[in-house]
Amino acid sequence: MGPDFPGAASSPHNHTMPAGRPRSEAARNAILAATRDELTRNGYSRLSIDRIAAAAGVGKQTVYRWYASKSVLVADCLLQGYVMAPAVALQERGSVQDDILDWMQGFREMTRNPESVALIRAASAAAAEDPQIARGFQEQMNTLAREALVARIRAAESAGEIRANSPAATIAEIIVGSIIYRLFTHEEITASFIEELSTVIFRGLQP
Amino acid sequence: MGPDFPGAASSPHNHTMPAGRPRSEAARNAILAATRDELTRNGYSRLSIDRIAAAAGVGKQTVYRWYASKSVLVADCLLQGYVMAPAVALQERGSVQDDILDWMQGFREMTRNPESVALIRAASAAAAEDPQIARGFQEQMNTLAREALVARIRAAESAGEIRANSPAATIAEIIVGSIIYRLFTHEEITASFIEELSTVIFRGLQP
Amino acid sequence: MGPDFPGAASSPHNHTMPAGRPRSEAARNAILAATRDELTRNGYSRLSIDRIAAAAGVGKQTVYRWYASKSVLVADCLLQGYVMAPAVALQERGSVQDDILDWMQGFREMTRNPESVALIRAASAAAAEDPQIARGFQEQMNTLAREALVARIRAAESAGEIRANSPAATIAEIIVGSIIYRLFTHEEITASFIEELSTVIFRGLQP
Amino acid sequence: MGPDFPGAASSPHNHTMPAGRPRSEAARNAILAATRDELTRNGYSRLSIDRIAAAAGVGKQTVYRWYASKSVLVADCLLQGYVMAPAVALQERGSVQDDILDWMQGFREMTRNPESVALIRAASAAAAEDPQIARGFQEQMNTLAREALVARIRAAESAGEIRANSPAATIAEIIVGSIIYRLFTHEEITASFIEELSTVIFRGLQP
DNA sequence: TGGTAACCGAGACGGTACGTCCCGTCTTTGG
DNA sequence: CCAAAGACGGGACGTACCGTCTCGGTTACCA
Repeated sequence: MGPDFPGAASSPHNHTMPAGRPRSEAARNAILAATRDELTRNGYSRLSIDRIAAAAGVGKQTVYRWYASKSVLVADCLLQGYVMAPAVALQERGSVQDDILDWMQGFREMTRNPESVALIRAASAAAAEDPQIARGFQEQMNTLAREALVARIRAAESAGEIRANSPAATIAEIIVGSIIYRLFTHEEITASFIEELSTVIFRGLQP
Repeated sequence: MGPDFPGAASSPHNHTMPAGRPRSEAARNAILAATRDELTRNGYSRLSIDRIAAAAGVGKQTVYRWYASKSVLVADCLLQGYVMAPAVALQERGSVQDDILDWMQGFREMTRNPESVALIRAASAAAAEDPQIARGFQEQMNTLAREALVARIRAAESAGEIRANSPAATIAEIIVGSIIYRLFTHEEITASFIEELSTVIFRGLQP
Repeated sequence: MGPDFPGAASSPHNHTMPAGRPRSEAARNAILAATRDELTRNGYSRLSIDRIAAAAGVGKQTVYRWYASKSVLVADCLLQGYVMAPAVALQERGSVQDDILDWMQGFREMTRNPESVALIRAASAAAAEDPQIARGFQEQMNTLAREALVARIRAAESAGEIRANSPAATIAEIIVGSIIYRLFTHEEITASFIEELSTVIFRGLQP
Repeated sequence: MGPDFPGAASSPHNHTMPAGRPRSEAARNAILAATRDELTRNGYSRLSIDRIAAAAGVGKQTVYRWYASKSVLVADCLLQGYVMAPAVALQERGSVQDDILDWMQGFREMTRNPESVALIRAASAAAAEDPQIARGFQEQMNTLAREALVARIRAAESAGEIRANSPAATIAEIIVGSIIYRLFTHEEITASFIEELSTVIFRGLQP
């Protein structure tokens, strides 16, 4: 998932540094940033390693040294938070429903920025085409949204706000999935949509 | 969305036929079938017009005569039902919840076939990358699933099975979106997932 | 030695033209001219197909369509006379020795042009490295010089100017070889050198 | 022509040795040997410093410390006798013509070994492409052959065996040049060729 | 019935991008 | 301070496709 040689990055106390010039973390960051820009501009299917390397001011071989393929590059781009990073925080201010509606509205605000939308769509397309990227996508989604949603639902459960034994994880996935589905089908996330989504989830359909 | 010159195809009694040899409908069908096979095998980002033409036994120019770009080719492939065609019918046999759960289980059965899954994932990726394809994807989804789901929900409403003024279209989208999201994140559609999805939608979270 | 598909070029009465767009003879000529220029400027070892294609205003694939490798490209460049073309004619004006000395002096004049020298040196280096190129080099040398030298020697033989049963072919090779050797060892072809060469060949060393 | 810092190599009693670890003469020798092997295997145009360094068990920087460029490396390789070393000695046993014919036959024997031929061809190509290498090539040729040939011719002159005031240097060059030309045009050095060469030089063409 | 017009397959065209190899330089650890 | 190791920015390799074009040949219509 990560780069080919994550040792230097992930092992903070590595005392047996390998011989030779160490990998340039700066180059890697430039690559990731350039990849994000390329994804924003051209989407996953038109991603060009040549352009990424040029934009990053880096030799092509350096890209391939870090990342064996387009997939792991995009996946690491997701994991490092270069994509979908500035997601919305879930605040505890009122009822569960209000808090989650707030969060959705925050997400909706974010989609006013066309670049963010393009980036999420590109990441979605990449995830659909490659399991490795999909894992990175999921991990990022968990970090940014699902964990918070699950925690809030569990808290509401404890507070007796909602039914006990609610399938919190599934509910979080339904919320995230429905919204992402809207994005990648190029439909706007309307205010009424998120209200109805919230209503359905909290009241259900029973009479 | 459709081919560049759909006249011959859609108007069987067109009396103002243009001069010259008419386009070969057989060539078009071969192109669409080859496109489906390519999507299944390689996904959207590795789709090759050269390979499609070769597999269809057709000159490359013939592909471009019908379809100005990869996008409209894939979009027409969706619209003509070459992708996601053998979807499940929604039967009215019991309660709304049972019927919809049945439909979901039917969809789940379909995902046992890896080729179908690959095809839906490729179509998802294509839709995420291109608005035109997204429209074709949506149209196909409406035809195959959402219209039936909406109709069933409305019927249940009339029968008093469920609450009046239910947002049927949004509910249908939540169902379809949640399931497609599972597919393109490369997660299995488990039995428990569809049960919980069904439960949430029909009972909601309220205590 | 020649291009990969010389059929169209060499068969003047070919009535069974292959399907598809015919090869562009103009492209081939542009490639050969660009190759000559590259050889002049950079020599054989720094020959770049990228640069040749760019200079010829041609896609790289077109170069490879005509020529499977650098070797056959350079060999064809030699055979088509793009290299070493404007060599000197051997005139019959006086004695054999005078005529051949005249020819050598003409060759020497040609080597006043640094581009011609660079080109011959590049062709020599290429021939030394590749048997296929060597054959083209030899063929060109035969056409441009050795045949004429051999003919002049044979004529002198008939005229009783020189000894009968002289090894004309070997003598021609000694003349050409000694001069080319001077070129590729980056030594100037001096007037005294060609005079001495001529003297040795015609008078020998015997007292 | 030689290495960048020949002091350590050529001055065994260098009293102003620079500070720090002295350069490894063993490394230099390994580099030269590896260069010879590379030249034999791949020729001049496919010479790779990376491969040379790896084969010599030496860092790339060490190669560049000794040799600023491919040219001076190959030139030093020639000067140190790593290329064309096992050339034939010229023995004084009979007449000049017999001795020189013997020498030629010895050279011809050497060309039965394909590796020797490949090496000479590679050195020729290198010389043709680079004046610095050409100088090394000439120097080596002088050492190995031309000086001996010139000396033998001068001796014959003194002995009245051949005409006085013969251009010994030019004759030596004709002999060496004609033979090397045969090599780099990938033609075999036949017995009849060297006999005819010898005959022409000693008897000339006059009737 | 013989043009004429648009199609057909085939495949070459000028290009862009691929992933690899090598260049000559730089930057580490370690002798 | 040298040596090995090996990453660096850069350039070229030979291949795969792109979308366009140009062939010979086919199949309709319309005059």
